Amino acid sequence: MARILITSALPYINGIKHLGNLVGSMLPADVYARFMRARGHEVAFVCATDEHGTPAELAAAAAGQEIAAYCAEQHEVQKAACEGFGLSFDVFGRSSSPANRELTQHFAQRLEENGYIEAREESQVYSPADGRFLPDRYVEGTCPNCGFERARGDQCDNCGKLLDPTDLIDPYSAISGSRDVELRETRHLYLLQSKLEPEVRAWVDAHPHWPQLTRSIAYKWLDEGLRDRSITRDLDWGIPVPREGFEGKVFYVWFDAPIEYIAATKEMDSDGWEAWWRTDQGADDVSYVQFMGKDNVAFHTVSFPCTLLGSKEPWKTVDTLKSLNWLTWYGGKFSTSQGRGIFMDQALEIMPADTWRWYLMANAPESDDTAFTLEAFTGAVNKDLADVLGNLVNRVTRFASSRFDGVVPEGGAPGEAEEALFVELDRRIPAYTEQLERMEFRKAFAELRAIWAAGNEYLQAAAPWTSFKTDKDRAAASVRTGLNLVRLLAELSAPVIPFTAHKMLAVFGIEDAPSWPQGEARALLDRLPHGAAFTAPDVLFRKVEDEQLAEWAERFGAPR
RNA sequence: GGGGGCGUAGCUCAAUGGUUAGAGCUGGCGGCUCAUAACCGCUAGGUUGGGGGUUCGAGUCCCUCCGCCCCUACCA
Repeated sequence: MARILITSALPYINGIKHLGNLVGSMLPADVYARFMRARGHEVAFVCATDEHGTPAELAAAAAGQEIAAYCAEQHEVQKAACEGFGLSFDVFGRSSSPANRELTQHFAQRLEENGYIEAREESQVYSPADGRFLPDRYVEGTCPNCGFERARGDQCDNCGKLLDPTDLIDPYSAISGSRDVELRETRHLYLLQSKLEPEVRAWVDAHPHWPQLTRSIAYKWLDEGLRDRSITRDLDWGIPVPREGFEGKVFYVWFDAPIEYIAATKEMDSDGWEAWWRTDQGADDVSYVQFMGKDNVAFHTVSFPCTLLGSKEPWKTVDTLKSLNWLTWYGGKFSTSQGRGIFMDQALEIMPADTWRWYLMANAPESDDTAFTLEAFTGAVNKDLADVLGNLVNRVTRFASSRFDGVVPEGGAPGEAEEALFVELDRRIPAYTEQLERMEFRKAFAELRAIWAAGNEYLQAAAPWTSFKTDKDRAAASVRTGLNLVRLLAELSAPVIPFTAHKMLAVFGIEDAPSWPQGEARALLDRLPHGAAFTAPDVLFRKVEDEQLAEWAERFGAPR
């Protein structure tokens, strides 16, 4: 048994997440966590809401709420949506927690003691009308390069030129529109990443098995030379900087957010958390896997490691990164701010969690951005889930109920059709297992689908409805194999469709969390006690009708 | 501007430089009748974004052009 630490990128607090966010980190992490638990490993699956930063303050203001109350409420909203999707976090914490405050301040102190922190004076754009300093992107104005009038302070959206807020002509606040903006002096703490470059490079060098994309991003930052990075902000909401002269300032959200991975573990287990995170406290044998979107890779391969390595304390660092591309809404962007696409709460209103889980994971954006369309979703639900899997379970259990009195029949022995099934499963199950281990989700679930289809092929070949008329033992052996197959498929499918797997196991009164099938198909397909009663389940997946699809397309504004 | 990635069948995706570029869905044909008009089998479908090059051999390597995505350190 191994110990597996799994973190999902933290969903930001400013509103419920859409399907793209879900499949970008939380869902694949959940599938992996469930798979690893089923294999008998000890898993800590950690997630949390990321609650600090300017966008959170603005979202709270827009909602007319105090920031703390807003975050508390949105945390519960996101937590409920995650539960609805069956995301099996061992903890879903908050980056605003006392644990994170304590740890973030601890890291800052250690970094300072080690000479990696320096206070620097600088001037930033301040808006009296808003009563706040403005991050670069919240300053807008006319682009000096192309004349575009709504260029942002970090980059012009029209010509793409990278800008500094002071470059803008006629700058104004993007928040209030006020043109009364000025430069003010302020002091901030800088993390001297430049001094940590050798350590970080050596650490990256020590991980040659990271994906090509991950490594190239890390080396790009290293090769350009790590720049010192401001880790504090002039905001009210955040983790206070415990230093004289920094009253009213907080740590930068990107400094404290990854530390929440650790703090959330402490929220989960205030006594045992160090065994996951401190290599001197037992974490040296932990395997740590991070899931994130492609935009997040640099922060996980360079920035956060700077914090950990610079502390000179024995913190656990990531072993394996899984980064995903974007899910797109019909080829365009899902957008939280513009409400474009489908959001987690809406998704659960219209279809069960497992249908989304299956579609999203079987089509996960692993090698490139992938288009989500309602038509493809509907097709996957109807074909893969309703026809291939759901109908298989239905036809087996219904036939067994009507012909064999609702018990697992006795008699007969495996014949030609069964032997062929054994051979196929003994090839496919190890292949599927290996793809899951490698986190090659699309390939894994193509294999799982093929395993479902193998069940239908088997039934077609065995044709117990025919043999029942002439050779009841033959039919009994086939039906018994079919029923065992339902159980086996439940176990194999549980990481991706846990709710359905539970229903399939309940057919045989099995309530325990499924464990991963070990051994040969011949034995796996004869585990149910002969003569044991079972209960045929209701239809597992209802099909989506054309009218329903049209209604959804209308509701969500699907491009046509 | 710089760096990285991607572009393959109508759609979503595979393919250590090596036979005739493969799956699933969709379409067409046939079979079965246990089952949610489901299932099983067969089949159709390609100038691998354009052009050039290296090689005995290129979807794969090189150059170039086109298009899309990510990063570029104060959005997170």
